[in-house]
Amino acid sequence: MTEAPRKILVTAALPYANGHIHIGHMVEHVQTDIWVRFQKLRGHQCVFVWADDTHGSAIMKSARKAGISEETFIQGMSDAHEKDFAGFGIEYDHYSSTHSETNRQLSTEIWSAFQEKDLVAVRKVAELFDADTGESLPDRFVKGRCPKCDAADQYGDNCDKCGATYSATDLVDPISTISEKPPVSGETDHYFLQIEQLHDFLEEWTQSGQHLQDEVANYLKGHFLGEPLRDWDVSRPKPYFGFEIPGTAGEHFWYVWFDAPIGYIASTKEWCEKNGEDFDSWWRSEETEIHHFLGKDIQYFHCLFWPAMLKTAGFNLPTRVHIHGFLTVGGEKMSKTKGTFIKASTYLNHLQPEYLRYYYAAKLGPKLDDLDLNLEDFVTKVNAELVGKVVNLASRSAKFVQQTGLSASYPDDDGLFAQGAEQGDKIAAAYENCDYARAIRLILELADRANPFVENAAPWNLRKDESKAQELQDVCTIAMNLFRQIVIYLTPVLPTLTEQVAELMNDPILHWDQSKTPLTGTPINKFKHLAKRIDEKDVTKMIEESKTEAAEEAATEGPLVGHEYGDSEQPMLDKPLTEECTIEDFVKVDLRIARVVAAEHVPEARKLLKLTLSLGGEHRRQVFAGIKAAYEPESLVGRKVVMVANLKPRKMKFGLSEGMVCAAGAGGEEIFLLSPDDGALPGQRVT
RNA sequence: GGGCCGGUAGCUCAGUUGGUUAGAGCAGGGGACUCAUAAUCCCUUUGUCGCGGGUUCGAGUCCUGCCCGGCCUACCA
Repeated sequence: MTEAPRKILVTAALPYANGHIHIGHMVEHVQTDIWVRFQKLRGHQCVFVWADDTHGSAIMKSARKAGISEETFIQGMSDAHEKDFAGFGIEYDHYSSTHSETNRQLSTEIWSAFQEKDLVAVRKVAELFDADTGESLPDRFVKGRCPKCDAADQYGDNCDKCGATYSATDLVDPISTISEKPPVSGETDHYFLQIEQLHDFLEEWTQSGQHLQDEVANYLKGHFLGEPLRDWDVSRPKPYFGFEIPGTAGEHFWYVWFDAPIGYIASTKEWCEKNGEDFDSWWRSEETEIHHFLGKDIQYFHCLFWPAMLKTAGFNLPTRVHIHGFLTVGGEKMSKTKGTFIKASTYLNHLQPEYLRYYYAAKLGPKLDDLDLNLEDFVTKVNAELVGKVVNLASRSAKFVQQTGLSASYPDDDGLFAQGAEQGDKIAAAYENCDYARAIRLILELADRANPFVENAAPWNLRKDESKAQELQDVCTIAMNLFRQIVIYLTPVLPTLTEQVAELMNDPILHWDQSKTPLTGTPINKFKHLAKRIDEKDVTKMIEESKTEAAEEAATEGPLVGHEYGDSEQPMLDKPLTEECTIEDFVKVDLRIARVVAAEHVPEARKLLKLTLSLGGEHRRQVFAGIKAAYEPESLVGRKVVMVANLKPRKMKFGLSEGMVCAAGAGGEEIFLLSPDDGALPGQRVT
C-alpha cells in the first residue's frame, strides 16, 4: 500500500546559539529525525533543514563574557551543536545560521511585504539602557529589589519570592547585569507589526483542525484570539546583534524572533542552491507539505506570528505544526545540582545514542504531554525490550545459518511474516501521526510472537540431527526474516542497528516495503553483537559527570562573584581572547623569574630601556624592554620580574635582545611589570 | 484565579464510534529450556478503572460537581 511520493519539508526549532544541546533538546531532535527518516524510508522526498538561531541580547552578553566577537562565538557554538547532532545520528539535509546573507535578504523581503501592506507602525517605547554600553536592556538583564516584598536580586519581570509581576522600571535599586551599574531610562522608537489585521485569517487557520493539535488550537483561542491581537514589537534599538532594519540608518535592528523563523526559509533556500532545486517549488507551491516540530514554549510564535508573516509575504503556510512537551528526569525538571541536566555530549561520553533514541520513541506520543526520563525505566526498557527481545532474536538464530545462508524459498511459517507485514500499515500510521509510543508497542508485539516461534522450533535441537538440516535452515530463515522485518520497522528510530543488520544479512535496507517480502537465498555473515546491555554504572557515571560540570560552571561563572570589586569589562572588550591553546602549546613558552641587576636608558631609543636580568648564578640576559615611559631605570634595579627566557634572540639596532619581560597595561605610561610573590627565586620556572 | 492534559494492577502504560468475566510489559511467585548478551518460553497473584451524582438495557469509555498531580498562564510577548 504505497502512497504516491510526497514532497515534504521538515524543520525542528532552531537551537539557540547561547548554549549547548542537552537531552531535553534531544527529545525534539530525535522526534524530528525519526519522522524524517520514516518519510524517507517510505520513499517520499523529505528534506530536513534547520539552523542555529544566533541573534539577540543574550548572545551579545555571552560573547562579551567569553571575550570574543559574536561571530566567533556563534560559530563555535554552531560547531558544537553539529557535533552533538552527529553523535545522536540526527540526519538533517542542511544546517545554516540565522546570521546568514540569505536570511538577511529573506527577512528584508518579508519586511517589505509588511510595509507594502501598511502593517508596520512606529511608536515610542520607554525602556532601560545600560549606562556603559548603551544597550537596551531586556527585563531579564535588569536586577534589583522587588517593589512589593523587597526581596533582593530579582529580575526585571517578576519576583521569585513573592511572585509579583512588574516591569523593570519598577525595581528598587536596579542594576544592569551587563555593567553592574544602574540603568539609564529612556525612550526609543520601536517598529510593530499590526497582526490584528490578520485576525480573521489566523482564527480560521488555527481553528481549522488541520494544522494544529486540538490543545494548541484551544490555547490560542483562549489566550490570544478572543480579543484583538496586540501589535508585535519586532525591533530593538542599537547596539544589538542582529540585522539592521533597512532604512533606519543603523539605529534599529530586527528582534531575534523576527528573523529566527525566517531561518527555516533561508536554510531551505541554501539547500536548494546547493542541490539544484527550485526554491519556489518548496515554499510557494501547493504540492509541498511543510512540517514544523517545536516545543510548547514557543507555540504562539509559530502558530500566530509565523503564519501571519508567511501569509503576508505570500509563502506557503505550514501544513502541520507538531508541538511536544518538555523533558523531565525522574518526574522533575532537569536539575544541575542533581546531575539530571545532562548535556548531549555528556550523555555520549557514557552511553549509546540509540538507547536514548529508543527510549524517547517508546514514550513519545502526539500530544503535548511532558516526557519523563526515568533512569531505572530507561535501563530496564532498553535491556528487556531492545536487547532481550529484539536483538536476541538474531543472536539466537543467526549462527545456525551462517554456513548455509537463508533457504532458497521462504518456508511455511503459519502466516507469521504475513501478519507482521500487515501490522506494518498500522505501524506506519502511528509513525505518521507522531505516535511513536504506539509504533513501538506494535513492533514489540511482533517480537513477542517471534520469540515463542524460535522456542517451539528449537533450532538447537534440529542441529543435532543431520537429517533435519533443511528444517534447521528453514526455521532460521523464518526467525531471521521476522527479525529483519522488526528491524525495518525500527529503522527510523535505530538507523545504526539497521545498517548492522543489512550487513549481517547481505541486503541493504532502503525502503519500508522491504518489510513485506521475506529475504531468501542470501548468505549470512558472521554474527557480531548488535547491541550491548546498559550497565547501570554508566548511567551513574553520567549523572556524576553532569554534577561535576554544573559545579565547575557555577564556580567559574557564579552570578555576581567578583562584582564587588567593580572591575570593568573594557580590557576584555579591547583585546578579546585569542584562540584556545593546549598545555603543550603553553609549555613551549619558558617563563622564568629573573632579577633586574642593571638598567639603563638607551639614549637613541624612544621607548626602550636596556635591562640586564639574572636567572641566578652566572646566568645573565640582556633584554630591551619598551617600558621607558613608565619606569625609571634606577627604580628597577634589584626587583624581580617575569621573563620569557627561551624567546629566540633578536638583533636590534641597539644590540641583541635575549628575551622579554612580562607586563600588562594599556600602553604609554600605563605599563605594569609582573612580579612574583615573595619567595619565588630567580631562575625558577613559571607554570 | 483561568486554560489544557492526566488520575486504570507495586511500576510504565494500552483500552479504538459506550457492549459480554478490564488488558500488556516490567516487577513478584512457580516451572521449563539451555541456541542466545543471567537472555528466552510456559503458568501464575494483584484492580471500589481518583471520588460523588446523572444519562443509558448497558459507562473505564458520555454529562456534571468535587479531589489530586503535571504543564501553561495571570492582563507580558
